Amino acid sequence: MTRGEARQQLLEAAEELVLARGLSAATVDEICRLAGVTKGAFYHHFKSKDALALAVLDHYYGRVAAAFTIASDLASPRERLDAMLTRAEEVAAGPLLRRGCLMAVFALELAERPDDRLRAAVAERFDQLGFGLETVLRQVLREQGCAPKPARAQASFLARQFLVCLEGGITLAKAHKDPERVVEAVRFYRKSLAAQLA
Amino acid sequence: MTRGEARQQLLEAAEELVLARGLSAATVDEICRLAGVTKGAFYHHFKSKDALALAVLDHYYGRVAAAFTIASDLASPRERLDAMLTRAEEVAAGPLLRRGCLMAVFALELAERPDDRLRAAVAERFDQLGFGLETVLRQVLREQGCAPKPARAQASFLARQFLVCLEGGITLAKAHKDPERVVEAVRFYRKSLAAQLA
DNA sequence: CCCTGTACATACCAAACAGTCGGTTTGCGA
DNA sequence: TCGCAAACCGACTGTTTGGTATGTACAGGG
Repeated sequence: MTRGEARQQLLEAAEELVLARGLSAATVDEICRLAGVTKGAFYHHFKSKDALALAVLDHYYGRVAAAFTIASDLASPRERLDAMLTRAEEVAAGPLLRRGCLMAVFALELAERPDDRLRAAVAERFDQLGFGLETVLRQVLREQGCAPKPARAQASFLARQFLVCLEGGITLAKAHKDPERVVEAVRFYRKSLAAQLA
Repeated sequence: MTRGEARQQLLEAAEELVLARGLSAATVDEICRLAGVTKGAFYHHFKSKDALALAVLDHYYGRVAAAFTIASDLASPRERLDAMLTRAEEVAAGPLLRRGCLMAVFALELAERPDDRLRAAVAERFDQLGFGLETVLRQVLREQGCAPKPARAQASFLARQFLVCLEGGITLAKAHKDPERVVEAVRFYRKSLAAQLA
């Protein structure tokens, strides 16, 4: 443990423990122990446990958003959509989501706090996560014209349902200790999308 | 507060607090306070906080399962399937799921406990909840024959995806404080099912 | 009317909790 | 080489935690 990396260690330890037990069950002492750092270091870098939680949310979201991002140099919207869904399946099968989704944990645990800044931050991240897909979906829907609904609303709706399937899959994967459920859920979304776009 | 109803009061208080803050943040003292009862009553009826959690799970699941159940005297499998999905939309819009899903809270919070009896109980309830739908789906798939996959596996897959959409919808509803997301998710599932059955 | 078990209440405990504070180490510019 | 701020340490505090020990009110059978 060299000087200067305590903050990073704390973020990683906190992420792991929050995913394993939830936010309120992940104690400051335990986070410090896992990070190999003392309480002094903790409260030097974060003014409270809530501040740490917000930082962990950023840290986690950054990696998830990066994992879902694809190179944007593909010609047609349909190709981009296809690439995004393929990537999504890979992410679902990969190690990043195997322990669950930190945003989901926060969402369920912080739903009715008096101060809901953390909850609002989570909601914002969810929106951001769906925005890339929504954009591509809008282009695809516009391209094929003949929309029963306006493309804008329909794209927004379908993008939200991707997050629904992803988070639902993660929840059931955790309940059953079966990470394959996430992949299954993403594949279901892909099929549904194909059917509803055709 | 008359004698004999402390247990029921404790179950209801615990359900409310767990849905609001999660299991570990819902303290025994607070549960007792909300139930209008003392610690003595708590530990008279439940030998530990975990025992209460299991009882709350039963209490909650019973009501959810009842809400999703339909009269089974409808003639054709397709009619039954349709009735189930209509009912599902009603439940999604109703008060029962407005505060979230207790099973999802448990699943995320108890995922990596050394003793995973509670987690296993949650997984079992999820399976039970999907079983009714799975049965009807199998009949519908058999009826229309010409399956690309065996009807058994396909019905099981599609029934799981209902729970995926339901729980995913609930998670995002909590994150955004927008109960309508649950209804949206169930409607998405219904459309997807219609597309993939046709 | 008394006796007994169930249904609670009250006071308490050790451990764990988030957060604090005075002190020590260390990198680094002057 | 010195000075100083940032990084980090670890003992401490007041409160809260799940759980217990002991007592009491009361319904119902004899």
